[in-house]
Amino acid sequence: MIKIIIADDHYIIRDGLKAMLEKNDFCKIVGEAANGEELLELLKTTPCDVVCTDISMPVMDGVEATKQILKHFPKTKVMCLSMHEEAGFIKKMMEAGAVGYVFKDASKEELQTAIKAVHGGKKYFNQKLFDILLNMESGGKEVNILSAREKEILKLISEEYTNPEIAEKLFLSVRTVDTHRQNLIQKLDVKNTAGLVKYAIKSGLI
Amino acid sequence: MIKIIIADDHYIIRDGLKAMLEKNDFCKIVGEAANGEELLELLKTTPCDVVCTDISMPVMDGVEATKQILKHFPKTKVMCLSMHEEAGFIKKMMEAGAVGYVFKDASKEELQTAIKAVHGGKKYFNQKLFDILLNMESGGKEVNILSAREKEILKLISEEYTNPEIAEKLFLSVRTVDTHRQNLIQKLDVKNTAGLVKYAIKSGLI
DNA sequence: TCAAAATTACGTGTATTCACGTAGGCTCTT
DNA sequence: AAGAGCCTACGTGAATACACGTAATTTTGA
Repeated sequence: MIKIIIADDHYIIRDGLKAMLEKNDFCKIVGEAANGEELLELLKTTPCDVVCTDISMPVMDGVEATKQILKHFPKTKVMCLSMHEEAGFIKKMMEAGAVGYVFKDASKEELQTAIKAVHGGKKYFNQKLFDILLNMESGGKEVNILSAREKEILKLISEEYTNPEIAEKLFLSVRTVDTHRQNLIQKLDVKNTAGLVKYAIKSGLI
Repeated sequence: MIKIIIADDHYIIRDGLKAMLEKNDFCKIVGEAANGEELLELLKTTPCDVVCTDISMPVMDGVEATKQILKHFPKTKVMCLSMHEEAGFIKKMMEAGAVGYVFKDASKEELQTAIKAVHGGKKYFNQKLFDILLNMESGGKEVNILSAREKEILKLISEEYTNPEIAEKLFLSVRTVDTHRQNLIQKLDVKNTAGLVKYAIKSGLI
């Protein structure tokens, strides 16, 4: 029996995965968490073989959680069950030490295959992943994870605040907020506010 | 046995719900669809008691699907399992004839209660719904469904095109695109591009 | 401890968005 | 036939966003 913990901020997804996986007898869900912090807390009391986590979660995202898990519980295998296909996140998750990656539109068979593979010490990556990584290579664009301040400002932009409003809220110069905004546009390789907001939503920031 | 069809554009949510609900013996999933069109096609060959649908789906959204279903299969009960809490959509779904409304963060117990209720001819609405509807009443804002042209332009805005670019694409004057943009901002009661993009994503337009 | 990154901020200029108004031609429904 | 809603378009002006640069201070991590 492979002991599994699921981390995702959507209750119904957790519950659905649980029901789906427990129809099999090769694994057992021993716990679930709604964010990275809960996940780490849970692991202290509940050892498990495989953690199946989303990337975008409030409080602590999957990347940071993965790093922490492998630091404190190195025998645990972390795999990613992601809702999006952002090349930067995939890379960050792999760098953090995730050994599996499955997309939301995968079949349950694929998910089960992936779980068995990572538990057996192998790596499992969705076929689509290779295409994305290939494109990333050719495109050559490095994706930087945003800093705390940048996230904060991106969040406010997505909440429909203007630069002057954000500046007032954070006790900053409008110029500073503008600089952050422009850095965000460059880092995320988008064209304007619309692109920023889409990224914020995709990445679970709002 | 209550015969259920699930409609949602996310495979893993469908599969999860299926596994979750089939642990009970009071209902059976007889089919699933990824959008409104698939749902209607499915109903032609597969009669069911309760349709459990998301609102935001590509091709045909939940509101239109609900109308069509109740037109062609009036005995079918339609309930909404929604990912968002947009007051306008809730109202539209109710006007379209949905008799149940459950949020994504509901428990499986609540979902089961809701299914039984609507099958028994009752209505079931999440408690949180009342709060939202109350606020809607006091706010008094009517939500207008967007016209085809407005949707088209909103889509392009969300794809990071500027007004001049959109004007060129659609062979329109920049002023016209600007007018549409402003009408969108007013209709959707948002402040700027960020709000428009959020709406576009929430409503499944992109 | 030294380099890299983050945070702060400014200068200058252009492009775009946003706000508020008006208005003709169009289709659809009553 | 008349009203409603949609699509089109313009005028004007202020506010905001976007582009490209520089740069000092602080924080962080190897």
